[in-house]
Amino acid sequence: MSDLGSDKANFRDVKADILRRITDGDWQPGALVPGEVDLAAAFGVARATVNRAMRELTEEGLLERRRKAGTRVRVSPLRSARFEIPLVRAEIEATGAVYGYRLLSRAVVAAPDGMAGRLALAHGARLLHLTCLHLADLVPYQHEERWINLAAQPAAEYEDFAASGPNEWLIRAAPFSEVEISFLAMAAVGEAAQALNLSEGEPVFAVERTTWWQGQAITHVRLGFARGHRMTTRY
Amino acid sequence: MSDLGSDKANFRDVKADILRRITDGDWQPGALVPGEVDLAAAFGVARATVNRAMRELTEEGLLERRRKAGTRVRVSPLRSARFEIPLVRAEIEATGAVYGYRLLSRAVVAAPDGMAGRLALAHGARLLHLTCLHLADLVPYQHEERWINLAAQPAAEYEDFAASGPNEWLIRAAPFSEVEISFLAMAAVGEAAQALNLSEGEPVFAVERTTWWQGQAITHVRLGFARGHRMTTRY
DNA sequence: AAAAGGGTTATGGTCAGACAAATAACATCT
DNA sequence: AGATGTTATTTGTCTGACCATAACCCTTTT
Repeated sequence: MSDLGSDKANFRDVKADILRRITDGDWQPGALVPGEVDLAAAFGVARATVNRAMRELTEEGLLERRRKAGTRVRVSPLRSARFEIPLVRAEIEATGAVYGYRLLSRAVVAAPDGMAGRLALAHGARLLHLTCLHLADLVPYQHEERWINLAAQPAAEYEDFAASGPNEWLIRAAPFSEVEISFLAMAAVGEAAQALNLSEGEPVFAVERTTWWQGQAITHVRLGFARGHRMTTRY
Repeated sequence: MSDLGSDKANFRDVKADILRRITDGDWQPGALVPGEVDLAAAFGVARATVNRAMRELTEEGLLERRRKAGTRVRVSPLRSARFEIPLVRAEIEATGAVYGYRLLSRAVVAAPDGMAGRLALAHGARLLHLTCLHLADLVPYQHEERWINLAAQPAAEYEDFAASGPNEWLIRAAPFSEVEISFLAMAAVGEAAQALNLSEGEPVFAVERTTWWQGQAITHVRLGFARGHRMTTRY
């Protein structure tokens, strides 16, 4: 109905056309859009094709669908942002810089209260505590403070992590089934501030990540970035 | 081959089973996984079903697929985190708190240099500059500093934004085709610091969002959150 | 008037078959 | 050896038919 000029519409064409009608305002927010069968007929494609187009648009937050009730344009397009979280090494090398790594500290400790709670561990469980620094062309890029649950990853105790970071080791050694990621702002303090050449109290953009495997906490990490770092996505 | 006990495998079962084999280490990172036809036969489903399962796992960053080369487990599982970015009002009301809104300032200004560059506007273009505050149960929750391109949204000049925020107005008035979202940490300064009850220089977690419609910048906003705010996702 | 029940209908999902597109692997030619 | 062409294999996508499931809505019952 809209692009008869071309050969044959595929699900991408259908998707683009529906999207256009929404952004153009043909289909107002909250409005009911035609059913799959009607659209399939209009575009000259199978219903499954329209279904895929609409399903993806729903995942992207533009449509709302309910059986029998039909499909409507979301009143306030649910904006969801997707951020890729690469390995630091890959992130740095992607910019053309040379990746550098330094281990700052390494110790086996009893879980401090806060950490025991966060990881749902018994009070005083043994953790491997590491801090290290990732550099881009010799400039500090990211400070990493990591806690590894030795009950879950006993082999970590015999790794020295002198040459490469615990993240790279864990990726090979530890599968995980559940992840929690947080973005936050914090004040630079102590070793982390010093490592990143920041003054005490200066704002730091940080990412925290905790991973579990089948209910058991594996590791918790806090990554503090250098001054001015942003996490950006565009679509 | 794995769950003959149940009735019939659907794409969710297939997906879960493949995921299990990856997290269990049956299929190591980098390993080639069986082709769609084999898996379809093994699970007793159609190839389209296996295809959907594997396609979704690929989107989620766990698999890598190439025609003729086959499907393999990603070497470093590309971790992508998805964050929902709701309307402040919805976010606050979802917690059971009462939403409050206060307009702090409103002025039509010539675009300052930084903003003109960021929005790709002519030097000195007219912008509507607003600052406002969103409260949860009368407690400051989020400070908003917004710039609206009056060339793109002339009607904004005649809105007073005294009773409700510009975000809610823009959602109704302005469609957009492109968005850029950044997360960052910044130091609290001036009005924003005061509004959020923060001392000067204290770290603030902030989100910046710029939206365009067909290449023309519509609006840019910086949202600064109250102390300790985190953006969290889990999966 | 409220509650219970059933028909209708839109989306959710599966299936088998078909063809298209990409490309790794092999064969051939210079 | 190196460039070029061919083939086979794997994923990508579409089709049309079918059943499943949720839920709106109207009818019947209490």
